[in-house]
Amino acid sequence: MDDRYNPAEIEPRIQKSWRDSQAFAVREDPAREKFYCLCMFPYPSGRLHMGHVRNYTIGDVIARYQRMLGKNVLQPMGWDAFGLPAENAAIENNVPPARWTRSNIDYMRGQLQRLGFGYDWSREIATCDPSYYRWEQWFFTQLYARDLVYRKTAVVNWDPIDQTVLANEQVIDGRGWRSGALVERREIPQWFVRITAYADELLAGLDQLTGWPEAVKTMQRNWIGRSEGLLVRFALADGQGDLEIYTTRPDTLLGVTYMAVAPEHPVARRAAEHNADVATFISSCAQVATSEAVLEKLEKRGLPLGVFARHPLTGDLLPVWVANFVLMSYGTGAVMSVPGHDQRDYEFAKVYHLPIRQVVFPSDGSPVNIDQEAYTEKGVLGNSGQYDGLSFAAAFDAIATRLAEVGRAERQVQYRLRDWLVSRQRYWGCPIPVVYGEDQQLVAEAPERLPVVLPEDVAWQGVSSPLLGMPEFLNTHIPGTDLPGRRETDTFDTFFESSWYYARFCCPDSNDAMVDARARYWMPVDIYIGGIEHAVLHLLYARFFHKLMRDAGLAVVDEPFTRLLTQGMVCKETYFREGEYGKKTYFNPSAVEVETDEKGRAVVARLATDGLPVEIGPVEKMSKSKNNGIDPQTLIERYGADTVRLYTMFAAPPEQSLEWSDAAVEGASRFLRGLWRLVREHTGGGPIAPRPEILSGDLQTLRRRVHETIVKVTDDIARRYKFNTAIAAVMELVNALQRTVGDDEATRTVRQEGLETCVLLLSPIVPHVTEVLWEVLGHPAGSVLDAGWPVADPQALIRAEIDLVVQVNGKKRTSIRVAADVDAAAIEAAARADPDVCRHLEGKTVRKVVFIPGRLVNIVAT
RNA sequence: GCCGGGCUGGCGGAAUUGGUAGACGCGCUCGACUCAAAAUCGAGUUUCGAAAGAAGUGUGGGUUCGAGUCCCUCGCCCGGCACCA
Repeated sequence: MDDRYNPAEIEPRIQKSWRDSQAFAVREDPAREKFYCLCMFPYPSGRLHMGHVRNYTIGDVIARYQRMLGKNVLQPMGWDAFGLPAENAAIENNVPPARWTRSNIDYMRGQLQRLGFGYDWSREIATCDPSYYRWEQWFFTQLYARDLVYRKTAVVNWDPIDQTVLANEQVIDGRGWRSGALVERREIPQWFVRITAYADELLAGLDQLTGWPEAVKTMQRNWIGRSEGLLVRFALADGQGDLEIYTTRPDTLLGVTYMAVAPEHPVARRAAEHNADVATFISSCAQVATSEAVLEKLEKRGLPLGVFARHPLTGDLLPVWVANFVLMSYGTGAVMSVPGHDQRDYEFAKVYHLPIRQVVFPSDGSPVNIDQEAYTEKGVLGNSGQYDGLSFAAAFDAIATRLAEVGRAERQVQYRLRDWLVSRQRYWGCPIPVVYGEDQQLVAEAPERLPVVLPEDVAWQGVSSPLLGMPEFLNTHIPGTDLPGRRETDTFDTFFESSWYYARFCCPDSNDAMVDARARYWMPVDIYIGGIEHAVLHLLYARFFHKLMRDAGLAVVDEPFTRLLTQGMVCKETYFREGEYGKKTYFNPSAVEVETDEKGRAVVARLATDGLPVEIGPVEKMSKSKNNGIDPQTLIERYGADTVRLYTMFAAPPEQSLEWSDAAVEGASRFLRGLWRLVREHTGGGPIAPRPEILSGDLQTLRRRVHETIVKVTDDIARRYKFNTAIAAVMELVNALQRTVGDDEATRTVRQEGLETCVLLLSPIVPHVTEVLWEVLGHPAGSVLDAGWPVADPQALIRAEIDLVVQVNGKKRTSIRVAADVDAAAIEAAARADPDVCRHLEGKTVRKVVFIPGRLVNIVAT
């Protein structure tokens, strides 16, 4: 054994031994319990970032722990390889997206191996490989046959200069990021998958997901947004049919004072034909990006259309307005406005001096003032004629019944969830397997003609998809005929690939089926680990896709992910200088030196190159724009993978954000060096005898701590997923072992037991150094992986005495040591006899004594 | 704007079921070893106070013998909002 801990020598050697023995390759074995541990696969952006390191370390710790429990553990890795950054690289550096992506994959695979993650690399998947995406093309044709996909127009962000569709992130302050042109909203035909057909099941399924965080389930429930309401038709006074709206508050119907429609609504368009002001207003609304966050923050504006709708109960004429805050993509694209009881309608009515009518009053009769804001609570009706005095539920029923009688409304369950728009006007994605005939007739590809292979050897001209200029791709014939056809050039949303990769990992080499029988053994995923930012979109699409596969006979369980662990972001402080016009230039933390005062407070930060001060900014998520990323590669080279893994797990619990500190990494390294030294000094003393029967009090206490640590760490890893406190507990045990001096047989034997325990408990977290230390402690090389998780000895956990806190009036005054089995009366007597307690009770009368077994005694006195 | 989450020493965090606030680590201060430095080891480190003690978990209030934890109020920060992945 080397005198000094040398990760640069140990880690490559251990990693090679894992590769040579294929230590992490797994096969189905019905005789053994399986465990499928999955981390969200990365987009191959070029290099791993700290978020990846954190995500994959969490997964690896869980996988290795489960393996030590004796389970057959599947932990695969792959690449979410299609996406926008590859196209940007192609445009900027003139390198084909396929080549850029594959070289990134090669580099990042090497980084993952250098971190020692126990993946079954024989199952590696890249979603840009035709052997992968052919199956989602096949599945799409199945969905098409089952009428679960359809084509319909939808609004996109359009860059009028680059003549291309922009992603929301490519729209900055309403302008295209490359061209700087004001973006326009434009409607084009798109492909949709009917996720709304599964809305109820997706909602109900959340109740079964007991292993998911409540926050994620709540977000998905709200996203699906099931509501029960009325679909009401207001007759248009110009005889041009009905204006249809949806409301969940029919009780407020008598408070409607106007109607509002989206700028894209047919009623608004019709009005624009003979009203230039309306036409101008509508086109000004179209010069705004499509994202909901942008639309909702707009100043609320509108214009009367000169059209009137008839109130279905009173017959009153209500003015119809066009308003920029009504979304065409939500509901019917029109709303009934009740300014008395809806805050948005209220604000709009105030601006345009529209009447405000109160028709709901607090049910307890308390007064309410709608001079300042709308009253949005449910209550009892007033100013509503025959409906006065009815509660919300009664009014809902009465009004719904009445409107149904006159043919003006039906009850309807509605969802906020919209169908999934899966087509993208981009090159670097999976081609949608559809052919258009000369008359625009539409035919799905035949299975025997799949995959439709995306040409990879492409040249970029401008910014639009190179497929548009490739006749060899475009020109084909209609499946099963000799008729000429033209291929669809849209590709799938990359969420399409990431919605089923977990199933493909079970059988990545299957040539005959999308998913084969092996998936029955491995699915569902036992724990899925990834960023909280995927709480809704990816995780909802994946649940949906899994149900589609189930209904196609490709899965037997209802939900793909039994447990979900959502990790927080990795953050770092920012440093910048402000230039002219407040423009900030950010400096990487590695280029900045921070001076502190005598208490360690940061006083000033200076740029290393010029020695001049820089501003210290807030702690934010590591990002390119803030230039506050720390490259994991540098740290791995300097400290080794085990130190980086240990620090990452120690700095914060997985679900919280983690603030990166290079100095604290040094501390993690110090701990491993100390452990190494302790084992070396211990094993230098010769062989160990079997455990002696009689131990001194101190050694008994030490041994109890060893076994208490097993209990604590097991609970932290298995139940709580709190690796930081698990590590802290092992650190405390190591400190205790370090303080235990002596070379007698009893001491050495307990210390051996303690060190073996530390090595086993740490081995999922720092697998390289523990493998070496396990061998040094007298075990066969390479055996720590399957050494078995330690089990606490119940005998060793028994305590003869316990410490109790004594409080007077809720404040701690002292603590007393008592026998573990002593009764409450004796404890109270002991507490009241304590001089510190007596002093605080002087001149007071004891009113009550609260006794919490095993914890404390609180004497209440006045 | 809507939905979800967070806020505890100089810093990261701990306190698991309403029961000792600050475990563990970083940083810092002092000391040992050294010609010196690194490494290592020892002591200390929430604030105020000589001490006794008092105050203290973003703000203000409430419930309780007892609140970081439960309830209400306000503030700030972060994630998502359907074409970033």
